Amino acid sequence: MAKPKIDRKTLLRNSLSVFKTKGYNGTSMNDLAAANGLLKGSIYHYIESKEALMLEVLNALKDHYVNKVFSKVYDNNLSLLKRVDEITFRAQEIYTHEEGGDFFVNIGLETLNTNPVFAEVIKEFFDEWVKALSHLFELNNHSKEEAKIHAEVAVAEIEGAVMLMRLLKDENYLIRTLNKLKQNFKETVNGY
Amino acid sequence: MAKPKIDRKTLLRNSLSVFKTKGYNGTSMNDLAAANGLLKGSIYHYIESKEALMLEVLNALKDHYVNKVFSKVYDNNLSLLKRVDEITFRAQEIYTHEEGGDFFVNIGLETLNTNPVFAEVIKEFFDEWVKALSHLFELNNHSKEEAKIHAEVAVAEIEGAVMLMRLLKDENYLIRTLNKLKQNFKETVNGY
Amino acid sequence: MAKPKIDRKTLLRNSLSVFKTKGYNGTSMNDLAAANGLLKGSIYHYIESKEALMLEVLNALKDHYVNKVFSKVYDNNLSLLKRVDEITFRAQEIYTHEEGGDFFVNIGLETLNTNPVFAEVIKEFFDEWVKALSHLFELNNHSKEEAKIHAEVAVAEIEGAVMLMRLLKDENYLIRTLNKLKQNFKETVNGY
Amino acid sequence: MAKPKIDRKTLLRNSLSVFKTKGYNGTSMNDLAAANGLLKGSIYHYIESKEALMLEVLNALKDHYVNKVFSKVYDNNLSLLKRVDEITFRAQEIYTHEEGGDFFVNIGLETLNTNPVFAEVIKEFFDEWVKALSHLFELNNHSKEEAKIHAEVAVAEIEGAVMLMRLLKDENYLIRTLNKLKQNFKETVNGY
DNA sequence: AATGAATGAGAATTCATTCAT
DNA sequence: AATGAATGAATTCTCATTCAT
Repeated sequence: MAKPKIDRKTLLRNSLSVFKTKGYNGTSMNDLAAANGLLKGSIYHYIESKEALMLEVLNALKDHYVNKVFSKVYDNNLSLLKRVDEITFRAQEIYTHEEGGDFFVNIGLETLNTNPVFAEVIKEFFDEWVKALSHLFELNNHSKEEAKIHAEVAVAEIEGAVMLMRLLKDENYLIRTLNKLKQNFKETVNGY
Repeated sequence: MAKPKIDRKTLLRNSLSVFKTKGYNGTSMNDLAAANGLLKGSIYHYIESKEALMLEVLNALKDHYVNKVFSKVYDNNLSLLKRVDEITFRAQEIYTHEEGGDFFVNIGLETLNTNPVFAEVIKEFFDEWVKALSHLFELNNHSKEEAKIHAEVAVAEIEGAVMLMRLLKDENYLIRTLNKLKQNFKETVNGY
Repeated sequence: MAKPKIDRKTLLRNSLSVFKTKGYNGTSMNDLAAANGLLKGSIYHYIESKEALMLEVLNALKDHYVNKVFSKVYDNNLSLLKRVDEITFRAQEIYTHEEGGDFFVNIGLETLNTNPVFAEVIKEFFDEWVKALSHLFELNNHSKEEAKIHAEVAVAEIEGAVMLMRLLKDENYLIRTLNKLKQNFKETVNGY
Repeated sequence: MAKPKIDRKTLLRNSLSVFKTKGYNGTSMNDLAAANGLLKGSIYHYIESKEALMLEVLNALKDHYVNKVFSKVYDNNLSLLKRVDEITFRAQEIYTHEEGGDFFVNIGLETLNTNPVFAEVIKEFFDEWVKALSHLFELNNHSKEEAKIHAEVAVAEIEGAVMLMRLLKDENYLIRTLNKLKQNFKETVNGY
């Protein structure tokens, strides 16, 4: 039955890695095939088109964040501070260690005008992130409205920091921003 | 002989406009020629290559910001608040009205891994911006070190806001961030 | 082991149907496999190559015409007019109801220069048709030579009519031609 | 100004020649470029796509027939027989000498189901031909209705003959048919 | 300076066929 | 027999750059 050379997960991970480094337009089907140990034509057994692959990569990554990272926020077994730690730790880990910075932002900016197909998933990712942070702020005695604004500001700050970290090759941008976010919560909590 | 169809400034402005909409990889030499009322081959009378053109566009834009926008900060004829207003007003105007969001960020993210040539100018742009904001914070009774950090944070916040504004098509991100920055100064100043 | 999913006859009928609609070059092995409820690789258990399949389809179709249609002409239990009716009725039925017009002509024209392999069967089909009509004309008091010419003319007329019927989407071409052929015989017969 | 390697007319003639031999699907852009002394990419300076090229070839050929061949029929300086001779002579010459038989029919049959774009020009060609022959039959004392039917029949006969001539490699099919057409007119005319 | 044709590498994608399971 | 992944050549088309006019 000719078993596949790679399982879907690996395919998506490898493809993500290439897209991260070269961007959407900068990545060729050859690059993607090679990154998966395949020859040019073979990758079409796994995907329908470059666009479809990117879409699947984005969706898988979004799902990963939603289920593995943002979800921590709703785990009532954890203290508020622990939840904040979790979400900021994961963020820092991901952004610092993986090349490519924030994938959603990079791809979003590159393709917004020319491939609007990707916009929806990207929006969903940010919506989930804002929702998660909102939840934390609500737990921290903010009204729903305040919480949402705080969350949006926090996400913008983190994304801005990630970008400048990449562009200026200075990790302090991100570290500082995440610390500030954590501090935010600590102060209130300790205020009791 | 035969005088040029377009002057350098117009060439750069037109090219910037195309690059903004389509990105670096997404823009073809044909697009650029057409945007300048030229036919394919003719644009090579003005530039050496696509890369050289982008580099010049980036430099010109950086110079524009340095000389026309960031410079306001050092104008001692203006009050501190006026200077803050100037720099935030220009930012808002540029980011909100011109399509393409922040050009330096977009191009930087798209080309960082594949065309490192552009990284330097982009870094210079951000350095100048940070320097300008630093100066404002110093005027506002912050130490040199504190001022620099405040400035870096502010720039990151603005850039993050611009990005999310574009991706999520919600101008509030930027408006809120700029207001916050202005508020920062007003409070201190009025505190006297 | 494992009995075939489809019998040969069905395989050929299904394949004919695809070839009729898409032509030889326009039909992919995938199309053929799918039309037979098989997956890509499986069709090679039945056939050696696309070319071999087409050849078999052509041969089967030719045999069908020879044995089921043209053969009526030699059936002495039928009156001359009945035989004419049979052969023209079958022609009209086939050409009018099945999409794709005349398969032998279509494939012949498409592949004559690039795949001369098919030319022989196609020629055999037309020879048999001409032979059948010749026989009818001989029965109708024509010399062998005259009969052959009449038959060739009739076949050319029918084929021309079928083609124009398809290209111009006007069934009258064929109806008219077949009526004329029938009339030919009726007049002579009634002339007695 | 870099003058073109080939003028439009030559381009179309060369391309027609390739399309005639290999059909539409069987002809590659490489074939077309090579036939015009160009390299792969260069042919796109002349045409937009393979489809557009075929369309232009068909239109040019149709115009040629309309203006140079069918038009003889309306030339009142010529006798009726002369006009018949002209139109049959041209037909025979074209069909016999140029490989590929009747281009409109071949391309029409090959692409009818998959590229309906070509159907319109092909229909126009046949309409013009029928119109021309109709005119001759009208001059030969047939009513408008009769003339049209005679013309349609004649075109079908000629096309059928051309096809069988090609498929069976026997020029007699066409010669016979054209002679019959001419005879048609001679008899009536001499009948006076 | 302007043109626009030529170039040739490279893009995404399709396809007939092979082969391990 | 059936599968369906792998292959690699071929297909249409794009593109940055060069160059003769």
